[in-house]
Amino acid sequence: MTTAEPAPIELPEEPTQARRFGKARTAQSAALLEDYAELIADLLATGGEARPTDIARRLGVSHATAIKAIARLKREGLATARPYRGVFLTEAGEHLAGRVRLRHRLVVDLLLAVGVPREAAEQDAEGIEHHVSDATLAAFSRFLAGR
Amino acid sequence: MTTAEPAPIELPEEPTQARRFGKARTAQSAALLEDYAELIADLLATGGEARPTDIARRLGVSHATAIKAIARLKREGLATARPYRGVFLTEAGEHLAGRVRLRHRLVVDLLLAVGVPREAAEQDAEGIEHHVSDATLAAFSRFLAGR
DNA sequence: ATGAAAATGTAGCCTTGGCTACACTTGGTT
DNA sequence: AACCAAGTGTAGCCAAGGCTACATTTTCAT
Repeated sequence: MTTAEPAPIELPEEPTQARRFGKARTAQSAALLEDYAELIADLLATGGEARPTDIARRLGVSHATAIKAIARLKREGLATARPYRGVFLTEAGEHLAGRVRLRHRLVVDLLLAVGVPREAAEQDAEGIEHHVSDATLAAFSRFLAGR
Repeated sequence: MTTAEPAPIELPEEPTQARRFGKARTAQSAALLEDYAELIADLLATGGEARPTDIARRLGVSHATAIKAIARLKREGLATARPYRGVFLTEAGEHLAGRVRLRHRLVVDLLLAVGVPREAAEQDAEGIEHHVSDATLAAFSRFLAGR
């Protein structure tokens, strides 16, 4: 048994399907941060300030939950906040929010374009957008442009 | 202050946006069960049996995680399983799997139809499908039929 | 200026969905 | 028949994202 090993190496072979599911799971983890970033940007742009309570109300969660999420945003370098002083986005946070907003618009527009009623489009986009890859987004954009 | 109350009742007014986010969050909880049900149906149909290890491998999680999820499926009345004996779907489970499979196909087809490359379509559909409402699904179906 | 209401923050608990480590069946070879 | 590998199951841990309850700080009207 020196050289004649049948080499049962069975290379890693992460099944494609497993990779897909794994990615979908990961995407879901980023989703929350994206929602918060987008909302904060929106509040900052329109109302001038983003307070935990407003964020919580808009998202339909308790203020405690919102504060925890904000802490996570800070940990990830997406936002800054001083006690009792409102939340702000860092450069990175702004960037993220911008991309998210664009993506959201594109998803809604595509849904509308294929005939989804407005209400459903707005509703479903909220969940769908977090799973749309760049390639898909590009395709959406192309489709909307050329018709 | 008997009749002249200015009625500051401020009816619940759950903000639309909050409702949307809430729904997206809830959908996510059902997603896992859907994936498992679909996969189990697939394994049962093709291989003849659905073992926890196979399920785990296909989903890219540890077998322990799969077993926990199977326990949840049982709790929800979607599957049955006796120790060391493989997993089976109940009537309800079959039903769910069927709907999920149909929806999955429809989502992939729509993505392809608007020009998303196959690989991205398969990938993104895995995440998107769980957030597609019936209304949207119907629209997809209509769109695919009439073109 | 002060006192109450609103906003904020903290603590502790729950469930989900992951994981690793360890124990126990099963079943196929030898 | 007995052994061992593969498959199963159990226990215990972790982080995320919810919640409620309680404490603290701001703010704003009087």
